[in-house]
Amino acid sequence: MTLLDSVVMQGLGRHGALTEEDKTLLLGLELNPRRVSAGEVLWQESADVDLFCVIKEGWAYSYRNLGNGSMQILKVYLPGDIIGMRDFGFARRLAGVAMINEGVICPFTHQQLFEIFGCSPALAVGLIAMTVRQQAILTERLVYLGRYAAHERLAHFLYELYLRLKRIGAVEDNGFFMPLSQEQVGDALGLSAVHVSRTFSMLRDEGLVVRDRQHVTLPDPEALARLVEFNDTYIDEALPAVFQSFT
Amino acid sequence: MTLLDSVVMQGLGRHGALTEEDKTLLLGLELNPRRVSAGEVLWQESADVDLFCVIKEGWAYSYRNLGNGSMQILKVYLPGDIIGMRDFGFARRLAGVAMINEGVICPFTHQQLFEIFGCSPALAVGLIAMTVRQQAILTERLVYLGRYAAHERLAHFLYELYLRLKRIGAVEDNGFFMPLSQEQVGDALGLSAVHVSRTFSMLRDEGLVVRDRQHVTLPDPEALARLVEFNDTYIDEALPAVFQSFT
DNA sequence: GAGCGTCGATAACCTGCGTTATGAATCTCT
DNA sequence: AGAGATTCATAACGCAGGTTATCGACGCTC
Repeated sequence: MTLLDSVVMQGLGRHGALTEEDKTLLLGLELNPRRVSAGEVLWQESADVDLFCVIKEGWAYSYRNLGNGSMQILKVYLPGDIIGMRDFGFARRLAGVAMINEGVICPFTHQQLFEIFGCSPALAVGLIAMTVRQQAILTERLVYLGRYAAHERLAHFLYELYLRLKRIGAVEDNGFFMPLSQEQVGDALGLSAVHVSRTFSMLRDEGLVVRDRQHVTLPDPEALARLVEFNDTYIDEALPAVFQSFT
Repeated sequence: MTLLDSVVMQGLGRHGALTEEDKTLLLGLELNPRRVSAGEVLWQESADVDLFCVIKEGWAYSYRNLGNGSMQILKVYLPGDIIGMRDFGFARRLAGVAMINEGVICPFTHQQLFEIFGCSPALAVGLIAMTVRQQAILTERLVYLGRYAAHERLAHFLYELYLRLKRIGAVEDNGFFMPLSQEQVGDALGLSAVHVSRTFSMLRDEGLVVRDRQHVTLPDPEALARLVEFNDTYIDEALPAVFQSFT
């Protein structure tokens, strides 16, 4: 899973917007792969912002540790995602990032990012669009935290993962690998681990979600989508036409 | 309140990063002021993304109307803020925007934005930083929705407004004008209007917040900040050093 | 394969917040 | 200035979800 395979860049590629030079620049972000272990912290909250990363393998999450002892997971990152763009424009990290399972990441610097911005308007637009898209996912989570009940939050969370994993070819027979513990799911959804367990049981009893250890299957994804009224424009939609004249 | 007075741009100006041409470009975003009335919807969810806006006067909010009949307010915009950047990179609006009270807005187009990106790296960085900053505010709200109780959410919300208003000179004697109804505050914080009322009473009884109709006073802002462990780096922090060599 | 730590299921209990309702105060329109 | 519409405060009641606790099932390591 390289950045070139990622969704936004594929979109740009389809429109013929990417030159060979663009592709070279993009691959330049992935020259320094590093193997990381499960649970490894890539950076802490408030650390200096020096690097960004492409995830090649494994899952990660960004998080905030709170004064009251709890943790809020902000976002789960999958292979092909860029980590750290949230902090672009800040001197210090607004959130920590840790690996969920083991994987491979490719760090790159501010300088590389600036170089891309300077050399390739098409890539600049692509990177910005990618960042905005990640924010859209965050916004969707905010809506769910604010206004939906536990079973809707969990259903939405699983369905979102399902869609994102499907795009990168990580779904088989409506099932996928899901390395998060229920405690971590709770930290992402603003629920206690106990209630996540209860809610999983509920969804199982309704035939919407089957879970076996770290493997989740959605027997009827469409039924789940209906339950959460999933709005998938923010995940799948192409760049608007106006960008094509620009790039 | 013009964009030039806004915080990020002031930051850039202080570093001497803005040329006269930059300033002209920036003022070009504010050539078409339009008076808007209280409650006026600037655009609906799913509408085509054609315009962005600078708010010159008045408050606005972005929101999502949900299937279950409730509404989630995503963000409150104050004078000097840019509205709509959230949708940059999408063909359709991810959220509606409406005015809270009457005011003046200055719409501008994609084309103007592209022109700025093309002509002035300094402004491009400033705009991106501004967008990222708005997203940081959203993230902070997400954390509070997920992991804090009603009184903490409200205290945080008020203190954030206090800081943002102070920066634009709209705070006097620790008090400020706050045109949101309790129902709207509830929609922002994921609470019912009734509970917002209860919580206001609670904060009043503790001497932390005085409210008289649309006027809010924080007798002891520092005490409030301590209550919410307010992390203000995301509001006030300057651009990191690496940007200064770039711009 | 014994021992230990993590993870998840389920139960019992409690509370913060939603819901509904009522009345008072304030705003708006004519 | 009167009528209707908003907005807000407060109370009564119920429930979703937090908390604590217990137990079984899997993973580790030696």
